[in-house]
Amino acid sequence: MKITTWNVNSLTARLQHVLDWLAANPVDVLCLQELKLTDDKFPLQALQQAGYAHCAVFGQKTYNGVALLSRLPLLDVVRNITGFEDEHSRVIAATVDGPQGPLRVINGYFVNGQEPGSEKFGYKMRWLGGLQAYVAAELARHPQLVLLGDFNIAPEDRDSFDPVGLKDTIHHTVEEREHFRQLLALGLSDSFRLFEQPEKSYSWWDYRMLGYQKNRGLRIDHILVSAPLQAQVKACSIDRVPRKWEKPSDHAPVTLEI
DNA sequence: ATGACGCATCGAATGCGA
Repeated sequence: MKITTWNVNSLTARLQHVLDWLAANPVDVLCLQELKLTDDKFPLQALQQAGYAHCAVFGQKTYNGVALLSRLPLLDVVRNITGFEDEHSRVIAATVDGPQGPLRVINGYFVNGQEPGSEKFGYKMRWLGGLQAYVAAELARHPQLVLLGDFNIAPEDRDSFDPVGLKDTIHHTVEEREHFRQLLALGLSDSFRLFEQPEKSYSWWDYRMLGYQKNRGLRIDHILVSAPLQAQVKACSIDRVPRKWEKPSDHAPVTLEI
């Protein structure tokens, strides 16, 4: 079974890329972020025709928005973080029938935070606190759980092209990294690091200044798995291919195989 | 220090991303 996370930076602008990528990579569940569209604009028909009969959407005008596209039924769909008031559409969760029973999938578009010390950074910290409590409660109910999405956190120095120059800037602060560590402390592991990976592996590259061509990137898109799931994980990899296409998303898809 | 690129918004310039 394969589950993928991909921040598409507007599903309207990226629909053909998504369809092309799925045709070449027919994963079981595709978790999207930054749809930048309202639910009524979600291209349900095109995705269903592509084999993704089960879609759950949590859209929003202009910004944010997340969705689950699945070949398997999506059960018990929950939008947003239970217990945390949020005006943004950032989280959608559902249960699928995994290889070894029910598998809870929590797909998140984490707050960017803009700049440490800013109001938006404060929102990021509060949001991460709310998420942590929510995931803890979900783990108690769902032993097999995956938390994935655009975390907007580079967990370690090796997840950044310039950890020295970007020290203490957004995605690199000790506060953000501490939140990431606390998510791991709930009993999750970073599936990408369960395997040998190429050095300088990133999942996002700036559109500007030839960021991709120079591999000036960050690894900020993650797939965390619970302990019962960890034993089943076969692979986790970043697919850089669609980042080379014309008018790409600035993020690459990341795929978990169990 | 600033902007660089891309997307969305109704119609141009701005907010936002990371």
